[in-house]
Amino acid sequence: MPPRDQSMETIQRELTAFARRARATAARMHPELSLVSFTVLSHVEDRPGCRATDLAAHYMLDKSTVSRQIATLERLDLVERRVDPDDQRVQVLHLTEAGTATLAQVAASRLAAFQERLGDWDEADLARFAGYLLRYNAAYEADGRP
Amino acid sequence: MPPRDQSMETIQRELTAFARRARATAARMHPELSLVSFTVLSHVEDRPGCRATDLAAHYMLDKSTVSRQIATLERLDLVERRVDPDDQRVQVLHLTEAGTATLAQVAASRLAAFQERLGDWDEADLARFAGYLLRYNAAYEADGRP
DNA sequence: TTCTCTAGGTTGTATTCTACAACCACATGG
DNA sequence: CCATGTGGTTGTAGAATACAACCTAGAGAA
Repeated sequence: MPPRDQSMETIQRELTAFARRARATAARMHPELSLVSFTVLSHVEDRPGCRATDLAAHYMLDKSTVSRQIATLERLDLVERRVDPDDQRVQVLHLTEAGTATLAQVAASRLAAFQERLGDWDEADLARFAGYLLRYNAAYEADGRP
Repeated sequence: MPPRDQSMETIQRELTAFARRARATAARMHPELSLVSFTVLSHVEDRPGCRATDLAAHYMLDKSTVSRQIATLERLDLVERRVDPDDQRVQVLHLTEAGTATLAQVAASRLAAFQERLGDWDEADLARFAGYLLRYNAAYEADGRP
């Protein structure tokens, strides 16, 4: 097998290994905030006033899934839905104080976990790894999302 | 934020993005073989004669989960369970012909998908990316699996 | 040998995430 | 003013998973 294929197979295998573990690990670390909830919360923090449809498109989730996720987060008082005055169909999303706090806390603990795993990497490697992941995910998004 | 932290945050974010998509993508690409089934099948191919408990330990899954997964794969005639003659409690796992064939086909199509996304990477980058993922996952395994 | 404890697996039950389909409310362009 | 489209919710169903209770078989102790 040519080295290209070898590398690709490794990438495939290792990314898959990561994906397999991610959900369970996230759940174990933060029983209060699933991986998806965390992602949604982060997204809302980044783009206050975004809509459920944006989230669905961005994460390739069904709108019903997003709707329920948001409903849960609202029940937990982590996000707020406000009707958009410009379009009564739309509900714009904002973090509550509790949402901001919870997100900060979980983000910190996630970062700490990553830091433990990546602590002994030198800076150049970290930067390159980050770059590769960005590039990979960008290619993924560009795809017809297969 | 120091560049180290910046890189770590990117790595965290992008790995998470990948993980979020992986299951759905796998399901869309191969309705006949979920991500977990694929993983189990690969494992059995790599280590013919392994036991359900091995799988559970390796993938941090409950033994009941593995039991049902294997039951499903057996129903689909992709794996075989044989009682270990040395220990009647144990069932050793082997791929069937159909299992081998299906796995090969799905693996090829997965590889093709990766190749499409990684096709324009140069060989050195691929090798480095693969190396980083291996290193990251190794650190993960070494962890107390937090 | 027999009894107890442990390990491998299965089954019952409940939860969570997810998709698909049907639906409602509002908006927008003829 | 109506037809069509968009944002969102609800009903329903399926998959993956965990936990707990259980069964069977091996292993070691009394």
